[in-house]
Amino acid sequence: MDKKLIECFKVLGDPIRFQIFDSLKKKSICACEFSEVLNLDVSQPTLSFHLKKLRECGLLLETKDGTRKIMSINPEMLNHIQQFWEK
Amino acid sequence: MDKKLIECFKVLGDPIRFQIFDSLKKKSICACEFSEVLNLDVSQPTLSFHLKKLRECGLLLETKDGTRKIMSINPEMLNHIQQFWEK
DNA sequence: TCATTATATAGATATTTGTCAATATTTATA
DNA sequence: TATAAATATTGACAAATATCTATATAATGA
Repeated sequence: MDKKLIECFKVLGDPIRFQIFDSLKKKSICACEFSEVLNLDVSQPTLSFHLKKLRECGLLLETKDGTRKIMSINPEMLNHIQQFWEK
Repeated sequence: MDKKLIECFKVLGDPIRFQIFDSLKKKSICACEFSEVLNLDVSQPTLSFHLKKLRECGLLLETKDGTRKIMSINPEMLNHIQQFWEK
């Protein structure tokens, strides 16, 4: 029973987190941009909460750039999930 | 924003439901067998609750066989999810 | 050093979820 | 028709979750 995989699905089962993850498939962006780019109607702490979940389950990575945090998809976890769904 | 897909991930984000789904990738079985086959420590109503979730989100199909219900993976939804994860 | 910007944390709270026991429903068969 | 077997529904409840406001922390630049 793959606990990490299950946790990833749980995390992606939220509309806000799904949108964040999905948008990052195209290009990595700063945490401060999600709200505007995705038209998310949530407070800054709520967004921070969701990004934390995405990081903690291993779906996202972050790199610092001054006060900013650039979020990106973790290729290892992506690969792991892709393997699960492969035919 | 793919609501059906998000719902599927939410549903798979539970250990019991994940195990049920994962086991069905090998072979379809009757609802009454899951508890024993997967060593699930849940009551019959709880199992019924989880199977309902799996059906409602479109991940599973069911066919009747007398009083029994044979559960199987919905190939259409599987395909849809696989496309989402394809490289 | 002080103000600004980006992010995180704490505490409160309403909603959702997973679980059970009890009961109902459905289908087959003696 | 009566019983048994498989599944579903209801109602209750504890735990988890998502959200907010208020506040804190971290990093930059004037």
